[in-house]
Amino acid sequence: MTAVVWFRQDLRIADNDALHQACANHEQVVAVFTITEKQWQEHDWAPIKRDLLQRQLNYLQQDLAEKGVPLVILSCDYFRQLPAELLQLCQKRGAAALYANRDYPLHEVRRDRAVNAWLQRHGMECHWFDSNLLVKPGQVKTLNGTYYKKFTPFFKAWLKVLDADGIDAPQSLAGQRPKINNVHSIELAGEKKNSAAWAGSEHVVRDRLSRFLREEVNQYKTSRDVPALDATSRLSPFWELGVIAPRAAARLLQSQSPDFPYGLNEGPHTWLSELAWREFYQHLMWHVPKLSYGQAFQEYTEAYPWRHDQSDFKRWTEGRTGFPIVDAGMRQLLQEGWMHNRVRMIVANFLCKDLHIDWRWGERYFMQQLIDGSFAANNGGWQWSASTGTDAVPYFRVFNPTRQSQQVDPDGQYIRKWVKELEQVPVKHIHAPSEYLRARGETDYPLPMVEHKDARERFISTFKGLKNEK
DNA sequence: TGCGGATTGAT
DNA sequence: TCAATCCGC
Repeated sequence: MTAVVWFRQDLRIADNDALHQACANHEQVVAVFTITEKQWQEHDWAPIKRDLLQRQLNYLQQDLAEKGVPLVILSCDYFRQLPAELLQLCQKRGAAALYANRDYPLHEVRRDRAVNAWLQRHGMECHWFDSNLLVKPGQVKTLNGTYYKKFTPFFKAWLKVLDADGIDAPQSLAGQRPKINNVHSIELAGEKKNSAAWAGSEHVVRDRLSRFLREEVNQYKTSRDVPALDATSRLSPFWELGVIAPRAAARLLQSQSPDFPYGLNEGPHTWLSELAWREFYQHLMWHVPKLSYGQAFQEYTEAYPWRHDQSDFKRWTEGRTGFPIVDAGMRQLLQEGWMHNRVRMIVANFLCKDLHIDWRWGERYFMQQLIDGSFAANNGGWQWSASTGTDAVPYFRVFNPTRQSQQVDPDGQYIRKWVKELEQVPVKHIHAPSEYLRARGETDYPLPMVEHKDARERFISTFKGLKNEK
């Protein structure tokens, strides 16, 4: 009998439980990817993320063809049409079973539940796997039996699971299927933005990961905070599309400590904690449905009078705030569809705590621009910055953009790369150039759009009021 | 994964 | 005068 493997955010051959199980249990295997254009629009999928998805789908199709598995593309508008579409495909192909790896945001969970119910009703089996996370939502609980609301205890429990369960050995695809020779290129409709600088087949991405974990991860703890060095792994878009899986990463790290997941050097340990953050926010979103409806985790913060000023917001998006480090980050985002993570924190903090603009505006804009936009991580990050989240930064912790700039970009290299008007400004003035520029009569670069000191004080006093009323 | 003002103590 | 430290926000 034939099985259908439904690919979603798991565009990989290796470490793919759904694919491996389908191939182990069935002679014939057909892969399917479903395009749901309107649903993606509602989810604010960025044009550059779409473009990368298209490229990665073509790589996936090639890799699957090598293994003798054809990839079918189904296209419709919304998730709600998928039960009927997938049933029709299964029937047409004479398939009796569907295999897929779970996704955890609310719409995706509902989508899968509906598909499961509809297919079962028509006599098909559905097999679901948790291949995109090391620890699945609900698997770790506090002593009270609830989900973790703080990262640190979550991380400890998460490490304990890795320690106890170990990391599964790599699998190879079972069965011999004749190679498929004729593949046609896959094209997605809709607006796209060039992602060529990022794309790479699964094995290229895997090589990048393995080189990073061999050669660069030891410097990660300190160099990741220097945007000019760009010493992060730059793999985030591939995590989001599932081109790499956490098991692959964990297995590569395993060789670095006999006591894995303990006993790692601080670089790899810090990097592993970032994997845990990724899972923490996915678990959180699965446990707390209101996060998917644009609501704050801390309910009392909903009373904060966030501003909804279009023109100030636009200045932020365009990188014309007059704060060089903020503008550099926002311009990198516009041009590259990506921003260094340290700078993401600075620009998010600035939008919320200096401009007092609704964090949801920032969250949405990031999704619309980022090549690595992940609903859970992005929401978690914004609520962390805005102090509305669980285990968020305390409301009174307000970054001083000028001081942050001096700390993370001491010689102004990152600023000069992205803010061309400031290319010639000496280091002494690069972080707060308005006086220097005024003295020289240069007006290309905007004046600071807020007085940081006042904005900070107003944010803290208003937020403090809410907290006291709680 | 602060900041900024106040205090302290060495010079 | 200034760096180190403390503490409330």
